[in-house]
Amino acid sequence: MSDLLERLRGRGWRMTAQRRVVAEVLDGEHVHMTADEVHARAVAKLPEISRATVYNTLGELVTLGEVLEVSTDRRAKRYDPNAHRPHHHLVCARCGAIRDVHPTGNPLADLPDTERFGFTVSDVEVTYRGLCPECSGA
Amino acid sequence: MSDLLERLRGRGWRMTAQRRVVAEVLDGEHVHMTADEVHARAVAKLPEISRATVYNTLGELVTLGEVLEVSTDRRAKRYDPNAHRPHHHLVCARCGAIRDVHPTGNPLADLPDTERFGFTVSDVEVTYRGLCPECSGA
DNA sequence: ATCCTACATTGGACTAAGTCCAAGTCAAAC
DNA sequence: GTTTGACTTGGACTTAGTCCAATGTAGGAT
Repeated sequence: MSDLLERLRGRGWRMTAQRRVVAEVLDGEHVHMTADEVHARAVAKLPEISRATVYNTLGELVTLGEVLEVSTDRRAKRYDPNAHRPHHHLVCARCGAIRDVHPTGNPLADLPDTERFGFTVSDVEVTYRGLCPECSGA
Repeated sequence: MSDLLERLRGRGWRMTAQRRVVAEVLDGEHVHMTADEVHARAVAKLPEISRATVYNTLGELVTLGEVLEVSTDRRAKRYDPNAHRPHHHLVCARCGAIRDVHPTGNPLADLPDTERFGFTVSDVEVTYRGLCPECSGA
């Protein structure tokens, strides 16, 4: 979405070819890519883009709240462009595939004060785990 | 708990000094240690124990279901010896500290079939994020 | 249109956390 | 006490990511 590019420009981003390409890649089919997958797709559009820039740009998008970082395990982090619609994740324990899901209920409300230990709780993240159709079929 | 040692023996574990030490370390004050912290404490009791063995043993304990692996981010995994009492986690976004928490409600029931995409869902993991008293105070 | 400069990009070296493996050791079944 | 297959070891290797000094450039000022 060029909305994204607009928003970024509005926030004072200097608009470089590299940043545009990374934003376009994330905007494509909405999947949960690793930084390396983003880099691979970016290279296809702009061969000289470096890994460091992809990491930088993804990091900036995350701090701006435009993209969500999902680290479900010790494998590579994945990036979720669907940051403006609240949701949770369903991940395949075997192959690492991720889907966005929308459970009912409000887990934040389910944590009583007595269970907060003085923390300032700002966010919940619910991760469902299981096997995707492909992996459970085999 | 020497219950742990009992259970492991019962499951056909060959009981070596190294494994005993790792089990003892986990059994100590119940905190969420990284593999390196476990190794450090283990070395104090058995100086010649190697990192590889600590990793192996932790991995085995996890597959046996005696210990829970918690990977909240791309930092080191943490190991939670409280595997037999179901619970979730509250983690400090700044320093990485973890506490066990017991929210009310049942998130597994909150994921409708239409949101399962053919996955065989076996587990939910709820992670509350925020700042611990120390980190929010400073 | 051109200049200027602060912000961006680059690639290569570096790091943290973990995995792998061939050789050596040892718990426990006999 | 032997035997033997499971366990341990340390060092090399991998993966995912961070850091940095040198270089390039977007976009405001002129």
